Amino acid sequence: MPHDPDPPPAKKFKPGSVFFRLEKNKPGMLLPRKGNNNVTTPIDVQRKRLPIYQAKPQLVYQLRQLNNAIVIGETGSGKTTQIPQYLYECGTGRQGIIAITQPRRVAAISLAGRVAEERRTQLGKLVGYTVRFEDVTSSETKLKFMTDGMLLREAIGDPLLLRYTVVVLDEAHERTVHTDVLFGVVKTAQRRRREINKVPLKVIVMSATMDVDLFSEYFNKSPVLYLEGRQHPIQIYYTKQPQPDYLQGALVSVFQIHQEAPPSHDILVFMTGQEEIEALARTCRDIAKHLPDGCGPMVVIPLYASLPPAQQLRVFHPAPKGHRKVILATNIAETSVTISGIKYVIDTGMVKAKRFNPDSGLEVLAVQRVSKAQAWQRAGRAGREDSGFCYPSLCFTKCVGSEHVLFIPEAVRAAVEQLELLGAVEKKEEQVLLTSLGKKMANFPLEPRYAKTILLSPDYSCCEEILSIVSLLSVDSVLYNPPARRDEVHAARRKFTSSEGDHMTLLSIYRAFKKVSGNKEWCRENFVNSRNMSLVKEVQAQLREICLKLNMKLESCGADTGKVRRCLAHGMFINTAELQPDGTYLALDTHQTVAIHPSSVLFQSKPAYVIFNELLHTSRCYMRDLCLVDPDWLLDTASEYFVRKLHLTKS
DNA sequence: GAGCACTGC
Repeated sequence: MPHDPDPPPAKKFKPGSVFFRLEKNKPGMLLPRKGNNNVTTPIDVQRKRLPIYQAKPQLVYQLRQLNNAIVIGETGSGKTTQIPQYLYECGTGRQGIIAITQPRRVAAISLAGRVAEERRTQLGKLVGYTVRFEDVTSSETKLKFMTDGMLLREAIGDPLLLRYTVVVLDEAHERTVHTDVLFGVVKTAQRRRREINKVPLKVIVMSATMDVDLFSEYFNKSPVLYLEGRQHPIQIYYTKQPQPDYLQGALVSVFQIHQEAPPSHDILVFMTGQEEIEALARTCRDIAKHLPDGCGPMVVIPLYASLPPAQQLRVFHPAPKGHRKVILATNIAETSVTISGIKYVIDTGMVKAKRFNPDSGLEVLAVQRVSKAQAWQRAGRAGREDSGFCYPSLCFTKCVGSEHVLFIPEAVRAAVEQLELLGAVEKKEEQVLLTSLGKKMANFPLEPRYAKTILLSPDYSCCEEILSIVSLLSVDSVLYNPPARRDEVHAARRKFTSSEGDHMTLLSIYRAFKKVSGNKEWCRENFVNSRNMSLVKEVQAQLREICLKLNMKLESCGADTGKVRRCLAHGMFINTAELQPDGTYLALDTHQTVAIHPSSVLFQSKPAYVIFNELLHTSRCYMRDLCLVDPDWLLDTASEYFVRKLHLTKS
């Protein structure tokens, strides 16, 4: 699957168009654009042809002076690859490292590769990258591309970020909890370093959209530098009223365009999920069969993550001559997959996403409105090679204004509460402080409860097993479940199924996998995803390294799997569910009624107490990945908590 | 007897 190494596209801001939002009195400047790029030209010529090159002297002059700057640049302006190099070339920040953060791993890796190529150096020397479970840097590295989560992790150990002289926060419009927290971290580090006379920290925020007032405000009203890129203009057609039925709206738009536009103009429709996409695909194909003369045929292609790769590739094949290609996609087409030739984007304005529900304290998977940044991102998928059109079902103003949400207070409070329960933090005079256990936990690039469970495992002489289980749960599923071969899958899996639950079943599959040394044929016969399984081995090796560094005892409990379950119960006690007289389960922490997910090996049985990995709120609230536990273990390890919870249950 | 948007540490 080709990935888009470029930052997300921005829009061509035409004066007078709906996208134009450059106020006259706003601080900032418009930097010139010029040039054309061609992959066959030498790399330094390519660099000089980038639009940003024309602005280099001004840009360098500004960036050298400023402690904070906001850079707005469109896709193809070259800001992400060039600005770090310009800073390096002019000697800014030579005392330390220039960090460039990205929201996605692939972006960090491919950008580092590109910049290393431009500097004619081997990746990992002057230019490197750091993402989870992969660190391609050395003592020579001065330009470091990394995921924002990775920088955040480093900030735990070094809040002043002293290794760095410049931090470039790229893709700032793609707001996540990570980027939001990073904003606070770099601002504090900058101020603290000034106060104690350390080397100053330069912070550059880069964004593809013009909604940067908040960024500028947050960083002491820092100047905004505008770069022009090569994006083609996109015309936005608003509906007069927001469509109440977004699917109906999308359907009408598809056929309206189909009747009016030349057949070579492809359409991309953004929708929320598999079921919805397949249903609309059927409807479109039906209607297309009964169109009046003069209306050409259409090819409807679904695109979502769980489609097999071969079917995903269909979106790249050109439609037969005279046919219009209509792609119905999830947000996979926003950033992960770039399709050329899209002239029209129809945006339902909706997305399926995890949302924090403050009432239950849980994350719920639900259909919701897209953020403004997301709507812009979607519109930008039209007009990548030529001018394009976008038909949003919702006015942009109706989108969720992500710019107002710097932190989600409830989510932060819930997270702190969890950390408190795990003993990772304690509150002292209104302050939340990391305990020594919390500091140990921070060594692991894992969710806190997994880190805690690993740290507990030597007490149960089962560190090896816990490392295996945590690794298995940290990668994409190692189980391959083709629906068409359900009976075969069931038969093959039966020999590994453990009555103790899903964790133990996964462990026995992993043990069998190691026994045959990862034999591919064995994987195929047993419906095991060999790539993900190999990844489990790598992850486990890295986690083992961290354990050794912490002087932990790496023992195996062999066949005594009760020890493993005790350890899991101790580490994951917050996720306990209790069987009720009516046959349902009650999640003890949140007092929610929950059920065993049908994919669990415990689906047919009704154990009195289980711990679970996650809750999935769909038609019901399901527990996934369960482990059978003994209530006495729970009372032993967190008695105060359980006495309180069980008391609440009974009353 | 159900179903899985996408990232990230």
